[in-house]
Amino acid sequence: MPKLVDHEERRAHIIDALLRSAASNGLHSVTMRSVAVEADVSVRLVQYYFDTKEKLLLAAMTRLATRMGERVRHRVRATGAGTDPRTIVEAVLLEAVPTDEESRAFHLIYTEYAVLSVTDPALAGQPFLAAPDEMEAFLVAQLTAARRTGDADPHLDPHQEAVVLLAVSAGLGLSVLLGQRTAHQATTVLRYHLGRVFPTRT
Amino acid sequence: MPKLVDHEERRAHIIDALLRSAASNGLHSVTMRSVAVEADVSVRLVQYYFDTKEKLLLAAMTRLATRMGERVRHRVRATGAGTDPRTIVEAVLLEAVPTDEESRAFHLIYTEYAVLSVTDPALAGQPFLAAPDEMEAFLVAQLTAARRTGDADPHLDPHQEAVVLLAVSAGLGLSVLLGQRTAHQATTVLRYHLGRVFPTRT
DNA sequence: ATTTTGATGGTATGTTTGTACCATAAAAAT
DNA sequence: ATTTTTATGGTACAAACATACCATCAAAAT
Repeated sequence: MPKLVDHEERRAHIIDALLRSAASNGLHSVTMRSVAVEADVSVRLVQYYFDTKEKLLLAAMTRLATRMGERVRHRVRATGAGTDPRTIVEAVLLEAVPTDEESRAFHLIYTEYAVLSVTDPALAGQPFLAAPDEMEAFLVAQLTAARRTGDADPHLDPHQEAVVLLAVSAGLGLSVLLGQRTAHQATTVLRYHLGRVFPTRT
Repeated sequence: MPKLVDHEERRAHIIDALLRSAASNGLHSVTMRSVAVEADVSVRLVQYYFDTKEKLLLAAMTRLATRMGERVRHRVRATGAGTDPRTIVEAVLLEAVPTDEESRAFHLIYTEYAVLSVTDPALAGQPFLAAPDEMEAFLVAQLTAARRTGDADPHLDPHQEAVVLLAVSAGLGLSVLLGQRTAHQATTVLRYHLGRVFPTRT
């Protein structure tokens, strides 16, 4: 048989093509043909590696969820070890605010998937449940630590506050995607709010 | 000619059918046929009153935006005149949290439209820009008033805080739609956050 | 009474989409 | 050397869709 190809690499190549295709015209306009063209392969090959469109969409969604985790972890690492909680929390939450074109495309598709998964039974469930829970636990830990050291307002409830932070982050990110605010405005507002959660000691 | 029908009524009837159809299977699954069936009219009639699918979708979106305004205004009125700012603000923001099935369907379609309008040039622009700006101005006014009377923390910036409130509201509403939280949890968190914006005087 | 016009039904058509089917070259396994 | 696999291309096909077209009936206008 020919070349004996690396399946995972091929699949990744095709999924990336799907994501590019979705980025420019929306997830709803993704078709077997558009993916094939973007990946520069025949439609038959897309079938060969993913069988059905449903499976292809699901694989892309899984990849997206994985990438989201990597992005957040990358932000955390980039702040360096032993950074104060406020800086870490800020870094994590700012991930939801799309700045450059790349991050805008990423978050747009992610959001389209999230909304689609509400009505599409084939996409229902899995990967959107784990990530937020992890994030929440992480934020609770950071807030609890900050409260102990006096960096955070002792009156705040770490758990409730973590949920608020996630909501603010998601809400601001969405508003930027919808063109209601600029990334800069969203960033400023998020920083303002963090200023109230982590007050400057007097 | 026959009956000489009220066009606006017919259009409203068909749009409602579209919204019901979108509620059960998602906006992406809405088709001329599905709308016609749901409205119990022929496909030809849907064409007759809306010409093209694009115009139909646009009309439904406009109606949705209008209804959103009505919903919020209704909430404000329901609290009665001369209510304290915190109660009014709470009422307005809780509108974004879907509780019953009706409100869930409404917000789901609204969100689907919002996301779709990012990539679909036919839907781009108009009705999603006015509403948030109005809301923002309203919240700023309420916060400013509350700060003057001492009901709200004097340190807060009314404008930034208004944006935070909108983001929290939208973020929580979205998380409920996605099934990450229950409406009850979202309500509790929103109330908690309002408790920090409007502290109980000591 | 006749002509126009508004409301509606049915059907045809061209396009797009997902998927199934047939074919083949080439490397591996025997 | 022959026989399997494996990767790939091309094409065919049925379904669904939006829309255009043709037809009709009845009320209004004349």
